[in-house]
Amino acid sequence: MSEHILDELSWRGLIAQSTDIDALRRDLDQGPLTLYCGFDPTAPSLHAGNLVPLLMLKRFQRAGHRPIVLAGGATGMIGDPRETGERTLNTLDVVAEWAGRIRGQLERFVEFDESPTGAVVENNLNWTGQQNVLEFLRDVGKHFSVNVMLNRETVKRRLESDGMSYTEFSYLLLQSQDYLQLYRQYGCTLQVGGSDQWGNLVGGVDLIRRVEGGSAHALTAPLVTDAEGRKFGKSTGGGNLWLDPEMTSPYAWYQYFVNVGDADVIRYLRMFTFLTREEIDALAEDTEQRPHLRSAQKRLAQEFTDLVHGEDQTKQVIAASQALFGRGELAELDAKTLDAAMAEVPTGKAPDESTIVDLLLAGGLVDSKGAARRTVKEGGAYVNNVKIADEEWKPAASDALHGRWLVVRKGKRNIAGVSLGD
RNA sequence: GGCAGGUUACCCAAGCGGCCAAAGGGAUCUGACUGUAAAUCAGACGGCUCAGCCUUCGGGGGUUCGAAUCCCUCACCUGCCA
Repeated sequence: MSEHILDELSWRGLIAQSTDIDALRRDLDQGPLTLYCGFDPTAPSLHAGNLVPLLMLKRFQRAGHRPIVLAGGATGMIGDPRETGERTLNTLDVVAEWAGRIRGQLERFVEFDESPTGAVVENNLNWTGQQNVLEFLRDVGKHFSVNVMLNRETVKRRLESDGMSYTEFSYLLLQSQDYLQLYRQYGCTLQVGGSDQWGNLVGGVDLIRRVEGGSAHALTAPLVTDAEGRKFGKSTGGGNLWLDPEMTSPYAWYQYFVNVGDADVIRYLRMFTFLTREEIDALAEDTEQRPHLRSAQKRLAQEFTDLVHGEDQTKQVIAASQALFGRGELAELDAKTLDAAMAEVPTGKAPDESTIVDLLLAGGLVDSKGAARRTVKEGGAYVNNVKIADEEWKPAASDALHGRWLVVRKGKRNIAGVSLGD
């Protein structure tokens, strides 16, 4: 007999807040329950942080419940208030395009079939797009107390700093209405989300009670941060780790997770993989006894890349990583392995007669020649694993591995392939 | 509509006529130590044909030998008042 879904979520560290956990447990035990989570199109792709609630839906589905993934085509046009700063509104076209892309990504994480637990995909624009204002204000707005809304943490903070538009202030009503709509249409009685969504989730729970006299649940996952307290999924460059392989390559994705700190890796394994308790405990043990092997990091990166980019991609990315970070000589790699590795890392072309400075720039490892010179000066520039200390250094034709590639590296782990000739 | 305050590099934030490519912090990058980890220490951090030069301090226009700093104007933001 498998573990109760709530107990599993709990040991994985995925439960932050819930309305009434005992009532929820009872309802879950009654049979398939329908739950949902919404994702706003604030960018052309989901990012790593979105995976927490998304995987939560998947876990519930595996436990015999029906997930609804909701693309926020309507809410994305309004913007959930952030801690600081009003959002810039995107055009309708842009939001629609992003919503479409995100919907496509969401679909990959849940199973669709005709069974009672088959997933549903929705877009809140379907019921909000044609709604008229008076109807909205009377049917939805009337149930919200401004007094209560003003007491929300985010709103208070914004009022103390740079203020907030009516547009963002009303976001809560839209999301609450979504929950009500899904409650009516699908009998959805659980909404999940990140802990920053708590207020929005509870708004919906209240609305359902007031309008329908129904009882619905809210459950949030903690905001995932690393040991430093930084938000999860920010890549080392400061930007987001995107699910879209065009925006964050599978190689970069894999590398990010291989580099996760010891202090975080076990927690991440619990949160982001489907590995069992035993498997994770074994990896924790390994990390403690033999940290230099980084087996937990490697497993995390593998599972994570698998989940997002599929097995084939993962194999290629691992092979490339081994080739580039392995102990062996780059020059000894056969042409096929090298080509495969180069297919995973950023690449560029540089004219013949290029100096090391040009190569760093061509490989996209630096933003300017000045930065490239600095790198050389600081002793962080390598070609084919050989440190280059002279800014004027130029590669010889024989340096091109298999007549083609220069493996240019900045620092320990930023690698690019550069080919010569125009 | 009126009055007051604000808009500085990736972010926060000093500067208030020359010594300003612009303090400080954060983020980031590199080096040392390591384990493609963390912590720590050191350095870097607008661009370039780099001991010099060029372009920046919301936009435009002025004053001045000289402006991020003064004046005018436009835009946007915040607050108070109507």
